[in-house]
Amino acid sequence: MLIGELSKKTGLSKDTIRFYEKIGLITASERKAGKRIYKEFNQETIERIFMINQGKKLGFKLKEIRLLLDEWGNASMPKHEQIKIIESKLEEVEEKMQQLTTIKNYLAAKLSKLQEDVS
Amino acid sequence: MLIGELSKKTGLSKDTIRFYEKIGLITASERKAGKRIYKEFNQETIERIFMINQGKKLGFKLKEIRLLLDEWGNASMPKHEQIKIIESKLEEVEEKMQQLTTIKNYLAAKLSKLQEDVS
DNA sequence: CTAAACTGTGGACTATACTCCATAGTCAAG
DNA sequence: CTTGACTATGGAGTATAGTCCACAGTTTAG
Repeated sequence: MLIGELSKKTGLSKDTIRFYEKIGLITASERKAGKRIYKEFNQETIERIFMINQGKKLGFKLKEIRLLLDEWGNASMPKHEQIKIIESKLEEVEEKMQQLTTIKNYLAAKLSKLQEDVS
Repeated sequence: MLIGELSKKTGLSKDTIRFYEKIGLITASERKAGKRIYKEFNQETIERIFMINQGKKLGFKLKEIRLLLDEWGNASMPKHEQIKIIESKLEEVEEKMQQLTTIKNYLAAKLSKLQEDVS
C-alpha cells in the first residue's frame, strides 16, 4: 500500500510516517513511478506501528522502541544475547507496572476519601 | 535548603531544578542575600520531585504531571470535580497497565521460546 | 486531456525538556 | 580580606518528535 492508505489505517500523518521511515523505525520497498519513486508499505508495518504506539504511550523513546522491535526479530544475534536483552526489558516493564500500581493505589485512596466526604 | 542541597538530594541538576521552578512544577520561597535573592526549597519538594520522576518514567508530560499533582492537593476545587479528574486518571493508569501486561506477555512468550531453543 | 488528489523532497518551524555558558553577586574558610 | 564555592539571570544550544509548506512529478476520474 502507499503512504495515504497506511496513514488512514494507522491514524498517523503522512509526515509522521515519512519521519519514521527516515529514522529507520519502519521500512518500505520502492515502486517506480516515472522519474520518481513511491514507497510501498506492507501489512506488517501496520502491526509494527501499533506496537510503536503502545511503546510511546508507555514513555519509551522512538530509539528504544526501534531497538526493542529489532531485537525481538533479530535472528542473527546469539540466542543467549537475545535472552539477556528480553530479560532486562521484562524487568523494566515490571518496574513500570510497580510504579503504576503505586500511583493507582494513591489515586484510589484519594478517590475513596473524596467519595466518603461527598456522601 | 538551597538549590545545591536539593540537587544533591534529588539527583536533578541545578539547571533542571531552576527550569522546573520556572515552569511552576515546583515552588520555592525567597531569601534575601544582599542585592540578590536566593531560593529556599523545602522537604516536600523532594517528595514532589520523586513523584515527578515516577510520572516521567511512565511517559507523562511535565504539564500533565503538574496538573495531576496540583489536582490532588487542590482543596478549592469542588469535590465532585476532583472525583471526576481522579477517576479519569485512574482509567488512564489502568489502560497503561493493560498495555504493559500485553507487552509483558509478549516478552515472556518470546523468552520462554528462546529458552526452550537453547536448552 | 485536464483537474483533483495523490506522491516525494528539502527545509523551516514547533513544542518539550532540558543543558551549557557568560556574567555577576554572596558567603564562608583560612 | 581574598579566594573558592556557592548563588541567580539571561540567552544560546541540544535532542526528540514531530508539523507545515512550497515545489514538482504521478495517477486517476470525468
